[in-house]
Amino acid sequence: MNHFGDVVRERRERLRRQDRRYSLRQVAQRIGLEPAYLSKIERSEAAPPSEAATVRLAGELGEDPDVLLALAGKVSRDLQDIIRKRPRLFAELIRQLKDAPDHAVLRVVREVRDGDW
Amino acid sequence: MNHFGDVVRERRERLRRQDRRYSLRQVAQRIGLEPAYLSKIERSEAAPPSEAATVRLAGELGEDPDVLLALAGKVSRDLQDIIRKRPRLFAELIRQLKDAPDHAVLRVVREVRDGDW
DNA sequence: CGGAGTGTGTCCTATGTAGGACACATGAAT
DNA sequence: ATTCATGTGTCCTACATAGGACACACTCCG
Repeated sequence: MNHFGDVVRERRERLRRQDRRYSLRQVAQRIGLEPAYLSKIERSEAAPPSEAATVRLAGELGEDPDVLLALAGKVSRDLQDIIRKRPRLFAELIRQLKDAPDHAVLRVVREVRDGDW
Repeated sequence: MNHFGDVVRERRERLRRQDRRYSLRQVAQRIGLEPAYLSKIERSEAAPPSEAATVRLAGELGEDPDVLLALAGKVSRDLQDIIRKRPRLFAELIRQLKDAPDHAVLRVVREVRDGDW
C-alpha cells in the first residue's frame, strides 16, 4: 500500500524540480499549516491532516481530492452525506459493486449519467 | 430530522411493552455498555456511541445497522473501505446518484445484481 | 413493608485528533 | 563569509471521542 506521506512528498518534490515555490515551507504556508507539521505528515510521523487540509493539499499538488483522501483512509464528508440520506439504498448498491470489475462500475456510471430518469 | 437517541428510546420502549427484558439496564448489559451511558445516549446528552456499539444496538432492536449508523451521522467502515479502494470511480457514481429518485437508484441496484459482468 | 429493578445525575478518565511554537542544523546563493 | 531559506526535532495544547464508576430516587409487586 502506497502511504499518504510518501505520495505527498513525491508529488511535491516532482513539482519542485520545475518550480522552486514548491518547497515544504512554502506549500505549508499556502495551505495554512505549520512547516514542522507538514514535515511530520510527509514522513508519516503524524497522521494525515483533517479533510479540509487534505483537500487544500490536493489542490496545491494537482491531485484528485478523493484519491488523496482515500490514501488518508477517509471518505469525503459530502459523499458520506449522500449515503446517509438513503442508507439502505446506497449500502446495498455499494456492497453489490464491491467485487465488480472497474469496467462494470464504469458502465453503471455512464448509464446513470445518460439516464432518463 | 429524527434524532438518534429518540429513535433508540422509542424502539426500545415499544419492544418493552411486549417483553420486559428490554429495560434500559438489560439492553445496556447485553450490548456491553453501562446503563448510565445508554441513558445519556437515549436522551441525547451523549453523542451516539462507536460504530461497533451502534451495530450491536441495532441488532438488539431489530433495526437496520446502516440506518442506525446514518442517524448517528456515520457511514459504516466496510462501505468506506469499498469506496476507498476505487475512490474516483465510486465518488463519481455516488455524486451522480445524489439527486436521482429512489426508483432510479433501485433500478441500478437490480441491474447490477442481475448483471452479467 | 421491604427488596429488586429501573432510570438518571455527577464525576472521572484514557486515548485520539489536529495541530502551533520555537529552536536548530544544514545547505545554497550572493 | 554571511545571509537566507530549508527541513526537522522537541515540546506543548485544546478539543473530541468513548466510555466507566458510583450513588441516588422512584416504583412496582409479592
